[in-house]
Amino acid sequence: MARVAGLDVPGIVRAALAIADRDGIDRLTMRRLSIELGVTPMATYYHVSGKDGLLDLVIDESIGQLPVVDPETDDGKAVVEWFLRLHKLLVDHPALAAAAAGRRIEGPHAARAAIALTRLGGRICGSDDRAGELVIAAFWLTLGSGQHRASRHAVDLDRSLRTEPASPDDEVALQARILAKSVDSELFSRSLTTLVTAYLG
Amino acid sequence: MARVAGLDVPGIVRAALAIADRDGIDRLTMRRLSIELGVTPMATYYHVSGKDGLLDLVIDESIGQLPVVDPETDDGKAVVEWFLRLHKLLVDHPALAAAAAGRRIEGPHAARAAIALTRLGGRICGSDDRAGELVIAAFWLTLGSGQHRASRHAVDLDRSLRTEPASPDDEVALQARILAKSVDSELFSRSLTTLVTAYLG
DNA sequence: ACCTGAACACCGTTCAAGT
DNA sequence: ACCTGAACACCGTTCAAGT
Repeated sequence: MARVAGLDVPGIVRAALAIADRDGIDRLTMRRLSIELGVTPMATYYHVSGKDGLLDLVIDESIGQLPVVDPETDDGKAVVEWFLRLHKLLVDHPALAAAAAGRRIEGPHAARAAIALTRLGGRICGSDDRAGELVIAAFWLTLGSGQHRASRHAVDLDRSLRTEPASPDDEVALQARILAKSVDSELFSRSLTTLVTAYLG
Repeated sequence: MARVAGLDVPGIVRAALAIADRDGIDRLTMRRLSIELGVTPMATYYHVSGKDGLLDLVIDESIGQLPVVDPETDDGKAVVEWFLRLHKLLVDHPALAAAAAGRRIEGPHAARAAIALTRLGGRICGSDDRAGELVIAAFWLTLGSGQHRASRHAVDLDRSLRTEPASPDDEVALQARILAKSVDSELFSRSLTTLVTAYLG
């Protein structure tokens, strides 16, 4: 109260996500953010520790918006569904996937989700260690797919047909098929299901 | 020939990788690179298209140093081994993993490797499409694990024990076990094998 | 408590000029 | 062909000061 500009953390995070979605993660800078918020570049530093801290907040708040897995379910499908939701989040917000790259994801919301998923998986397969493995591996697969997908955001797929003009026609065709697959969400869904099924039986 | 400073692309790529390994990917800048090479900031721009192009080169050249999968093998283990090598590359050079984040990886070396892997997988399981799926999924898993690992490079694991002081002891212990697992290369190896086996039978 | 102002030490890149 | 010099339009962040 007695706020000069009315800044608060939720508002800052919202504005940051809006910029990242609109202009891409590269264009999310502390200075642009301050302009968007109508304040001086240094005003935001009073509320967040810096750019790194801000990105951690943006990621964890986004994960926090996913519904927590129901701990009463005894169906492995709940695990698949949670990661499908996370994947959808990354696909809908490519900037989020890009921001998550090379960043420790262990905010409170992420930790809570990981614990709930491990508990659920542990009850199904009888081993917390095995369930922990699954959760980590599924996380890797989801992040990898989401980042790959984000990187291909708005890329002309046709261009890839002309990258290796010297190679035989069937090589070009095979390469094009590989690239086309990588933007296929069905493929992620299938490989995730395959992984989860292999772990939970 | 008649070179003033003797710059060439391989030398630039080597110097870039050296800086990234030594000081981290954040500290790899065009200006630092030029100092390391003993030239003006703009000299490198004559040889590479810019920072993005340089990073693409660094990644593809690194992948090019991995042994190509033997196309005569009929054993699915060759696929697992190739991705284990890629994973080791990312673990040994955390900066590479970080640089690969959010970047299209489709340089000539990467494309060649993907084609060889898909061919091999296709012969084993009888379907090029299915093999293509496997290669993409394995790539996601490997990148996800490598980036996760790179992000935890030089992080004090003990710190994570104190992030949620309000939670019950068993929650803390479970979270610590989850985090410990994520830096375990054996876990990556097992989940990769699980995925490949599920696809190639 | 919350924000401003000015400054520091950097960036990537363009463009024109040198040899 | 290969590189330099100067400049432009930015960055993240510190630090002291205002209200």
